[in-house]
Amino acid sequence: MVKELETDLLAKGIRPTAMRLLVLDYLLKQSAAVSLNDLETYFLKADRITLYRTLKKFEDKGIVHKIEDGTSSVKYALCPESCYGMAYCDLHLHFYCTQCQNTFCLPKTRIPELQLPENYQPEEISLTVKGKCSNCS
Amino acid sequence: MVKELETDLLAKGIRPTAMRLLVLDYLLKQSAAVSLNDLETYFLKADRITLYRTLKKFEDKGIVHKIEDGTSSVKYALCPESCYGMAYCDLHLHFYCTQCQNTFCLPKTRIPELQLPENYQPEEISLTVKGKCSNCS
DNA sequence: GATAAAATGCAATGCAGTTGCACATGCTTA
DNA sequence: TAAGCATGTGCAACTGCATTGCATTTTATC
Ligand SMILES: [Mn+2]
Ligand SMILES: [Mn+2]
Ligand SMILES: [Zn+2]
Ligand SMILES: [Zn+2]
Repeated sequence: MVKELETDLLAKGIRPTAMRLLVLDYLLKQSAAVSLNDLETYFLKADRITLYRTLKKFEDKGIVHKIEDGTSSVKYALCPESCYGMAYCDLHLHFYCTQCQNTFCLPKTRIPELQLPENYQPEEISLTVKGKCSNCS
Repeated sequence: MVKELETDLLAKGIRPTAMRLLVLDYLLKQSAAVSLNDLETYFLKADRITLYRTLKKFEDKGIVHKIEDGTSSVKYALCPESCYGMAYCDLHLHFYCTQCQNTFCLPKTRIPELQLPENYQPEEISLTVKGKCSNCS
């Protein structure tokens, strides 16, 4: 329902333009994280920069989080519902499959407590595993 | 002692050219990981590409490991002695300090066992923490 | 509908990484 | 030692991805 997507965006302070609704709809349907290139490939008629800025806006407003999976391109995935303050949104593991080259959020695998050396003050944690995903193993 | 550095390189199957010895010496003196740009800045007269290929060769031969710390540029740091098979060389935490912008290997903080969902087969793990290092906190 | 704010499209730029190729240097071995 | 081959180096050019400027269009508000 487009109405729902509209209110989703409005609730986060994002003007629900046509392009943004399409991108949000697309994101909702993905099981893997999405790169700008993925969007370009899917929305052939759309302008690359608009897609870029759409992702950026979504990230700023906390509806997606950025994933650096060690490949050359940044990925994005929708934040889980629980992610309000958006400070610890991506405090979960990301898995990059070397076979199908998809990147997955694995929110069920929480990042364990870390014992840092004295005086190191953590602010952000990123845990990325490469390997074979459940489809490819 | 240059002789020592030479044998170090030879032992890993790397021809000890002048540039390589200088780079190795430089790496040995660093406490933080090093980017290509760092090398360029330090070795003003050296050719960028030669430095690039030096790092690449060092990585291939297992004397440095690559660190993707979430910044725009890849860093390199010497592998610990223990790193023979070089498969699990960088199985330790990397810390990027948002203040001094240095990246540190924290080999004492081992990466904990992870409970991945069924059928996910890990091959490589990268754990990066951003925050304030011991000098800056 | 007039107005201001925000989004879009196109072009251009920046930057890190990478490659090709000609030349230089070092190693091998006859 | 000299020739011949393998490897390293320097310069130029190119790639991919991210990012910005600016004129135009669309949207929200009055
Ligand atoms: Mn995620
Ligand atoms: Mn390290
Ligand atoms: Zn896969
Ligand atoms: Zn610091």
